[in-house]
Amino acid sequence: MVDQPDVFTALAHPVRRKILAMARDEAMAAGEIADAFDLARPTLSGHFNVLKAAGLITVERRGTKLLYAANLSVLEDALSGLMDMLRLGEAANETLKEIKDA
Amino acid sequence: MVDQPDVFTALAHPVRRKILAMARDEAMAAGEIADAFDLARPTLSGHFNVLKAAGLITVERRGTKLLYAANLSVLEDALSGLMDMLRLGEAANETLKEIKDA
DNA sequence: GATTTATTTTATTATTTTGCTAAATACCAA
DNA sequence: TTGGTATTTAGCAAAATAATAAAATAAATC
Repeated sequence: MVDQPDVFTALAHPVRRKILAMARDEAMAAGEIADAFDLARPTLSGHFNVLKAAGLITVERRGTKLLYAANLSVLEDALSGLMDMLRLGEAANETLKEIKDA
Repeated sequence: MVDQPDVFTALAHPVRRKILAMARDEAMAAGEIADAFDLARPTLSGHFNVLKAAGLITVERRGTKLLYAANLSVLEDALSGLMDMLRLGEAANETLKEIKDA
């Protein structure tokens, strides 16, 4: 339940949402992620920084590679918070909370 | 199931999320919403435009007033789409879809 | 028609975001 | 320690965003 600065801002860019989806199941190397986009490496690195600042990804070095992994619990918290705020899909939100706490 | 351009961008600003919450249950006048913020009227008007472009609010005139109402189904679609993309809270997402289609 | 109320649009300014290239850093292997 | 691979940081330009004050629009009322 960290301070999560700007999770929704981080989610606002389609490239960042796709990064999250790619790094969902297992950590992926920065370069491997970057290959999926038609953007320069430094541009992707900037997106990693935004996601990292929001707490949405974690990073770990393995050798020369940096492996990024999505932190879905932070996202779940944010979505849950939004749904609370809007009293949206009460049942769905409860289910989401249970999943998160499991 | 409209074209929804930039729902997540629209959600990125805290003022806009609060507007959505305020206009959730019944339509509210622009001025009434604006009074809840320490911002100039044209600033709020700009936020209304962003929300409207994303399909997240609708507007209707009554006399000299413009009444804004949240369109939660568009939001539900967007959240559901994100949850699909991230395979996040399968059960919660199904519940959300049911609520939306009801 | 003139006035009042409610709100928007226009024009301007400051700031942030997104992208790039070039240079720097980190690690591994010969 | 030199070289190669992986990735970042630095610096910059263009575009988008967020805010404001001033002017314009729309509807109701006098």
